[in-house]
Amino acid sequence: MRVLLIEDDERIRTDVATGLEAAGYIVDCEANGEEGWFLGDTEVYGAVVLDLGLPMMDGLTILKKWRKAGHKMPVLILTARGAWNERVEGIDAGADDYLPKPFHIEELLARLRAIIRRSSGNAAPTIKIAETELDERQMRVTVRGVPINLSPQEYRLVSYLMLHSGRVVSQQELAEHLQSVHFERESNAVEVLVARARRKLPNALIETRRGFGYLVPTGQTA
Amino acid sequence: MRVLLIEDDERIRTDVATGLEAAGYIVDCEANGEEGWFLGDTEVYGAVVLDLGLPMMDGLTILKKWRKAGHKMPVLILTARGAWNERVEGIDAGADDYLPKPFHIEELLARLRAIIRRSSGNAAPTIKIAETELDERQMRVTVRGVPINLSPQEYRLVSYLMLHSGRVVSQQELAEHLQSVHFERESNAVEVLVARARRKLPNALIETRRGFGYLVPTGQTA
DNA sequence: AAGCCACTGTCAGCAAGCTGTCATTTATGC
DNA sequence: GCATAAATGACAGCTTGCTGACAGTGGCTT
Repeated sequence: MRVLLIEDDERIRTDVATGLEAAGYIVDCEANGEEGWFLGDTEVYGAVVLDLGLPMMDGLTILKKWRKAGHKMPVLILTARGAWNERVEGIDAGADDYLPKPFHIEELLARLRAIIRRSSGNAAPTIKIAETELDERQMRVTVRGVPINLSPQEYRLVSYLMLHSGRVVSQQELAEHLQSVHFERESNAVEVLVARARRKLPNALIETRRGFGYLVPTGQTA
Repeated sequence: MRVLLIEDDERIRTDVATGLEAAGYIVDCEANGEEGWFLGDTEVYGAVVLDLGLPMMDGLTILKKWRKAGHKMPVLILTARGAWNERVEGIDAGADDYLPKPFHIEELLARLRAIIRRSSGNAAPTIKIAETELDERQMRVTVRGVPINLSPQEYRLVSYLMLHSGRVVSQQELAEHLQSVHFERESNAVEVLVARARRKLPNALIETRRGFGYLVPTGQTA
């Protein structure tokens, strides 16, 4: 599951990002409001954590613009303690929940899970490629209905490829999204990971484009 | 996908070009504004990365002239950080997005993907010449729907020729774009490559213009 | 504390097939 | 018909990705 985090406070941003990543999410961070709006407008996210007081473009404005453009991903708003008016405005603008600062990261995770679960009525929760199905909500991959036991890295790899199916993804890009701290050209970590994932999945799922990267053929969202 | 990069700063230009090529784009580089405008006016590009401060002709002027002439390719503008007036002018002039300097190459790639996706209306950007079809997202060439197994160099050759269809492309130009590390003196590497590609494709696709280069007849974008 | 286990990155070896070169043949334009 | 450009087939060196083995790490159990 990809999550967009928009928060200008350096400390909160890194803390939350760390917590989200520890919980298995793939996180895109942004401090600037307008940049954040752009990302949410153009990339596909399973959920957004949105601060209200932002440089360049206010959180509420961002949210309104997204909703106006038809984006339906669940949004969790971070507000200052006791700022009731902000919360009301946030809900009006299309927020799914709010969380007053300061908060424990566990509470953020719980609320995020909640709004993702709730919103799954709207969005298509799974992606199916041939016999392989990706359920982002459960963070699980099934083949012909049988759950596959993937390690965290393997799951990230497969979900990233399936979310970008129909496009060749370079090893470089994969390595960046797998948050592999060390990745120099001398490492074949991605290749090893692909091999391990393939051993657990249908062979046809991940194609190799020698010299370019990997490709999962196009499928339809279920 | 062919991308035109117009940027006068030597360092930024080479960095961005390298990044774009690593991401699989075919890149035409230009430092001079007027040359850049000419290329964008006469060749077909999937997208343009355009710096504003340029010698000979300003980026905004270039963009306005293109739009006036009816060119609709998506344009990503590079601006100095915080130069708000430039950004507004850029959008008014017909830019699809802007990116403040300095930036990470990954961000440029993300934004470029975004504006390309937006401008193509999510449609698969393929080029079809007779029975041969080029899918740049999948980096695959199909003939009557049957996928052709091309080596990296062969794919680059064929995609370059198909993207430049209707124009004679010299061996010199091809060799430069194939990034052949060893491309010195009288090598017939290009000829060999063409022969190998032809063996896998319909014979009529690549015509020889003796003494000038190669030509793929014009087709329509699907 | 010790041991077990799953996960992840590294390494070396391997097979496939890609790439450039060369020698030779074929095609083309004058 | 000649000169030259282009095509072809063979080949050697090398790149790329795959694989199995292994070790470090960290969590969990006993």
